[in-house]
Amino acid sequence: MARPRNYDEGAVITAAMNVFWRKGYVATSMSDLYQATGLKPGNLYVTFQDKEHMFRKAFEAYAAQFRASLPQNARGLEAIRSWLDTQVRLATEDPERKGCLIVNTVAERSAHSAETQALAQARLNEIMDFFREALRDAVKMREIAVDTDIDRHVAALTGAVIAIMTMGRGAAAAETIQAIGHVAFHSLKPETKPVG
Amino acid sequence: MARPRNYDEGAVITAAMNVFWRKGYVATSMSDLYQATGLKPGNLYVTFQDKEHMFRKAFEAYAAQFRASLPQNARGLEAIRSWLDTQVRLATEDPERKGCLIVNTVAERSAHSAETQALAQARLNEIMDFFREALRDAVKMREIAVDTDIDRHVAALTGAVIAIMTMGRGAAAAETIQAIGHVAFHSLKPETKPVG
DNA sequence: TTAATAAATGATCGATCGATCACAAACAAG
DNA sequence: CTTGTTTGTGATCGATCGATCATTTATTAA
Repeated sequence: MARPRNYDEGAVITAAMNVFWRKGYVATSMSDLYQATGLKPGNLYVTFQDKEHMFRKAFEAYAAQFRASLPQNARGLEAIRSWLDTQVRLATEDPERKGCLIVNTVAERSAHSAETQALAQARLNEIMDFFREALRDAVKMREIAVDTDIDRHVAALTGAVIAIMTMGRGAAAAETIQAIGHVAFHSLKPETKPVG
Repeated sequence: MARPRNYDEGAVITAAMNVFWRKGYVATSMSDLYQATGLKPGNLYVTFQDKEHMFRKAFEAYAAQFRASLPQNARGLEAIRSWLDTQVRLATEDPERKGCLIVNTVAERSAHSAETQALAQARLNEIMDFFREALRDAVKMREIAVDTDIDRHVAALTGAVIAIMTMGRGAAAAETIQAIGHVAFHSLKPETKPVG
């Protein structure tokens, strides 16, 4: 019983996400968001409250698409290799060099907002969960040694993704970024003494 | 033949450096810099031109102290292990969790200033040079295999430092950060077939 | 048609941004 | 001392920041 909305909220959030992704939180002005979303001040504020809430919506949307990039069908080492490869390609093939919104947010916002820091860390923990599960599968599948220190390699693989994305935002050579993915994967030693 | 300066330029730059390091470039206001340096607007501008130039001075100062943290007496693997350890301690023991100004700058400023991006990349290249030289020494000293892909490991080690510093800025557990350093170092395989 | 309700618009708010400038203060040279 | 030159100070600049609000427009229910 009122005037219906004339815009798609998902599209608005995606547009905002891309701006925050490229420019960062502080450097993104409300004017940038008006232009990117097509919404006017009053309209945007009544829907999303303020800049901070707008960012969180955008961040959640990014996290969702990031989560969706995790391999669905692969298990063990193949899942790890596949996803690392995806991240390397994202980092090296984006002409805008936006990097990763999660990593960018850790770098930019941790010192300013404990809540945003926690939000970003939660997403990093999801990445670590993915690697942990894949490594456990890899042990079960006898792809890697049973005495592999899983926690350590979870940290190392997550670190590799962070580095890949940070370098993808900077001016690093594609070969350098690819090398990080390559070494990270091959730091997982294959099982050498098959049991049974 | 004029009034002498009443402040130490080095101290002013160090003060500015710490603010930029903690808050980032955009989130640091000139007011922050007035308070941190003790200088007043006119005085600061006549000495450092503007915010951008002030940042570059601060960045150079950081790069200098960063360069000084490179091990002087160690060679080969020991130099690598020693410096990785230094970086891990810096990242885990700083209560302000400032991370690394170079890495922070890559993440924040790359998309906004090609010049600053180049400035930061130049510093990353110095890190890579350090690792490259250390790895070459390690080969000469028969610490690692002669067929070690040096470029790849240079990238991986530099990536580890980036990840260590990014996680040091975020909310990561100390053990996670330490693990990255540990795995990065042990991805260097010792020479197994001594020649001669 | 009319009344009620919510969305869309753009002018406008106070605060703060980076930056400038006129002026007072402190030294060296004469 | 006086003069010349640079430093130090704080008021102030226009621009832009994030945010608000009165008004107009579009729709449904009665």
